[in-house]
Amino acid sequence: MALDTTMLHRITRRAVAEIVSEEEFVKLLQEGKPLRLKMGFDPSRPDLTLGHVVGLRKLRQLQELGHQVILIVGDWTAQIGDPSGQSQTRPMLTAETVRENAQTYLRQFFRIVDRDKTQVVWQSEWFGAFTMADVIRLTSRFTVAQFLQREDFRKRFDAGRPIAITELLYPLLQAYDSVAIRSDVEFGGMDQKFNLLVGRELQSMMGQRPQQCFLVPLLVGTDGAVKMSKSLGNFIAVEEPPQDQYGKVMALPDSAIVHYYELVTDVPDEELAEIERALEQHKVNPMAHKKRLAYEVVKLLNLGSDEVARSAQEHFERTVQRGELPEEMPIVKVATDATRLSRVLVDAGLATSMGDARRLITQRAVEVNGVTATADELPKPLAEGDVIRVGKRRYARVVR
RNA sequence: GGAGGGGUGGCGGAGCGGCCAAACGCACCAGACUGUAAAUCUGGCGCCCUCAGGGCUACGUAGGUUCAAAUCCUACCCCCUCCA
Repeated sequence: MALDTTMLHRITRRAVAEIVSEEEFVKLLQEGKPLRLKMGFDPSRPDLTLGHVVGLRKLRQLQELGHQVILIVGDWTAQIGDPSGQSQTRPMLTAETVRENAQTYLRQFFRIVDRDKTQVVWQSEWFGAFTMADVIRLTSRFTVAQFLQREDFRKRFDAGRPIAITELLYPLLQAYDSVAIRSDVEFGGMDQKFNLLVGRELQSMMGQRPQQCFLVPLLVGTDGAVKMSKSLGNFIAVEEPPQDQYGKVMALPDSAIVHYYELVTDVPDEELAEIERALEQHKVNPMAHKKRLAYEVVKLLNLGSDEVARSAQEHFERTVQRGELPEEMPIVKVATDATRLSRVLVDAGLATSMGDARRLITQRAVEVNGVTATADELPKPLAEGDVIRVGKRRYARVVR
């Protein structure tokens, strides 16, 4: 694919936080030789969210220009873990877990990235042979002052809060990865800036052409407030039912709409500006733009399938907008003599406990065949095919 | 090695002998409303008992004091800060 201005603009301007150095990067692209695009992942967290997809789309775009992705499985660091961190983000993993997680990750990764233009390498290929002496030689190239340039370290250092030695080591290991695979460009979120820069620096110290650092913005989570992350629960997962993906987009605060369009769709900039203006001036119902966004997101996460996106949209229109029953719903087996609604709800998984079930009934949130239940006692026993609904979007069909 | 601070519900964070199943905020659930599963407002939010009430578990772990403990005592485990 030719590198015209539009394409270049799409790659270097849209959904980009910063490129170090942009000038060199553009030059490399124009040379046209296949570049080695580095992407690393931590197998202790194998699940991908829409936030990760921002960077993956970049990889994809560059693959379409003939470049090669080198995906590094951080198996070596994952097996060491990070016992010092107060967060459990880096548990010590066994070899099997790492393998399983890698598989999970790759399955999701290749929903966006082209498998044929990706080479998967394992970090232990080079670190497996590392000795203590090698590690010390590596660390000796850097100073504490350099690390204190990183805002996160600086702040904690100044506040007298702990910084684990391993935390200082990880960027070095990641940097060495760049050397090991002779990376031309490394990709990461804006929060990875420091780590990627260390890689750049180390490469140049070791006589390699330093990699370019391609930093993508952090996608805001479904709360519209902070960055999307698995641990904060404000995420849209790459692998979750399309109906949920669609629903989660619809539940975004209106204020996040444009941001999402910008980072995860190919809607042209001019059109984006129009959408933004229309929303600001309250000229349109944000719902329309959200539905389009939701459609695009579901399509993106499901191998570009319009069919999947359409069906997710239909489900939304049916159940939420028109308040009708979904086409399919889980079935519950009910005993013939079941007369207590709360019991049925718990058994059906529609309520978490008897107390929860009673609460829902009191709050008039339970419907049986479209009729709001007012008491825990069922007026008549449930029959085959009866439909129980809790709240707006939990249903079950009765089977006996 | 020395001195001190702390471990409370999904998270943050009050409480420091009874009025505590534990303030408040976030998250979550429901209802109303709506332009959508947005926003806003209202209610709820340990478990069990068909419940204006009762019972059982819970405040790092194990014991103890007391009519009564998240709150006091003892031991232990863990975390943090300062000094060296």
